[in-house]
Amino acid sequence: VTNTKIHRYKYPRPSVTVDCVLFGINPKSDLSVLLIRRRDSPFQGAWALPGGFVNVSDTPPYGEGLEDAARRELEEETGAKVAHLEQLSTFGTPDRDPRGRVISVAYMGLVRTTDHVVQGGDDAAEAEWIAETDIVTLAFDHKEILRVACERLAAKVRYAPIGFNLLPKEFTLSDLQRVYEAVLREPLDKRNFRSRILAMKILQEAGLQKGTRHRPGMLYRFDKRAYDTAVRDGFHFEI
Amino acid sequence: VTNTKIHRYKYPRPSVTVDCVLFGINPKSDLSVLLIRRRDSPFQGAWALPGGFVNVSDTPPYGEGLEDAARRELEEETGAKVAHLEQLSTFGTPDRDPRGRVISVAYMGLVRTTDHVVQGGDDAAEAEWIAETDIVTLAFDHKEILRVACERLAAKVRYAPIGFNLLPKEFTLSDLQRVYEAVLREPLDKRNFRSRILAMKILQEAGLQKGTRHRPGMLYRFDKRAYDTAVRDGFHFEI
DNA sequence: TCAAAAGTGTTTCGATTACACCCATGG
DNA sequence: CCATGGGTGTAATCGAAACACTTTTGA
Repeated sequence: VTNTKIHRYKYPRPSVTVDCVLFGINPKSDLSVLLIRRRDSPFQGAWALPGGFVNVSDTPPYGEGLEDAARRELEEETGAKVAHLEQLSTFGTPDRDPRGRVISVAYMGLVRTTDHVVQGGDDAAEAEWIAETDIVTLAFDHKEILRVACERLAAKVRYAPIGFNLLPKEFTLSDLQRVYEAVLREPLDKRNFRSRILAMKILQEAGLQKGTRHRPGMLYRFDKRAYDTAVRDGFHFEI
Repeated sequence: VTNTKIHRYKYPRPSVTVDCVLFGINPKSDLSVLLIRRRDSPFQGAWALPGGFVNVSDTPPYGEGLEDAARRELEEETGAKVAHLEQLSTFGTPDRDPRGRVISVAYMGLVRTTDHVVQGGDDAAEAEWIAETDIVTLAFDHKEILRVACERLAAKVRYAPIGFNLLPKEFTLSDLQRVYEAVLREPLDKRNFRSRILAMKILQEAGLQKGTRHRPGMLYRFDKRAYDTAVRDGFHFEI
């Protein structure tokens, strides 16, 4: 707070932040989003997407990359290890932040919730997984960012093998189907789903479940090598 | 250049620019991109995407929106009226500009080349339509931006009715097919293409061509009303 | 009459959908 | 033995793809 160094520019410049929509699946198989409760004004006490300022420097190497900033903020605020992270869109409406001109580059991340323990961030901000359907308002324009993220996720799980990133390394086909049903918000036919997925030959078997109260299911792993090879041969993932 | 006002910030801030990949169809039915030749260093004399700094202010209303900046730059530098403009992605690799930290929000635009006369920009920069296949190098990371834009365009014309924005208001089905073949870089079957498009019922007839040296074709207009109505009834554009 | 591009239907094949019952386990 | 979720195949329908010749105009 008592940083004495001042940075001078000939023209006004915006602040640039990253905000992350981090998706996970909660124990009830709901699609959930990691939110933090804001400690400071504005929107003090409101839920918001995790994020923060991109580190920039006026001299080479000029600071960190945008995706690096997103990963750093996620780790600082949540301890999350992200299985998949991609840029979503950039939000720059001049009045989106009451403190001044802030342009935010939004990222969408997917995590295996099982891998991940939510920890209070280093600002002691409260971090929590909230079912996406329970989110009503968020700070700034974060609700809009979330809307865009949900749309993108639903579109992209259909044509890219990213749904696996919401599950543990090993999962049953029913687990996978539940992920798709949560993201797409529509029930899928079990037999068709299973045969379509298996026909792709991009899963490898990993033994049977143990200790279930019901018939144990076959566990699978996403086989990235097989997937990459298939893509090279013209295969296109599609659900 | 002799602006005396200095803007002071506690932390360093990046410059933010917009860069535009403006697509059009040239008379040979090639997919073309509007480029400007750089007047200044760095990359003096090199071809680059049109673009420039986002106007920002430290006091409300804090300057212009990102898309507004893109439209403004396009008009200033090229006189182009854009039929379709959408945000593409944001490029923020720390070393992408040798002058310092510059984050660029890239936009993709489509224009009816017929509507549009290329004019030298107000910086007297040379502006020219170049066939996309003839572009070998560009300033900064603009080649990468172009690559992303081409991918996005090819993906999006398949599932959104944006191809019409590359044609005059009235066009024949053959014109439209040539647009798709240029964007997708693959030949399409004439009969299948025509019946698929007409089955959508989103075109309205607009009389016959005149003065052709061959059999005149039916002219069509994209019928946005019909399209919007169909979408509301669950229709999904797909080629 | 020639060149140039517009226009037109049908068949085949593969993919998508709909659908209902038995199985293995732990409690 | 019961509750729970895992696992399986076929028939019908729909949509996509392949394919070649005739028409109209201006030169």
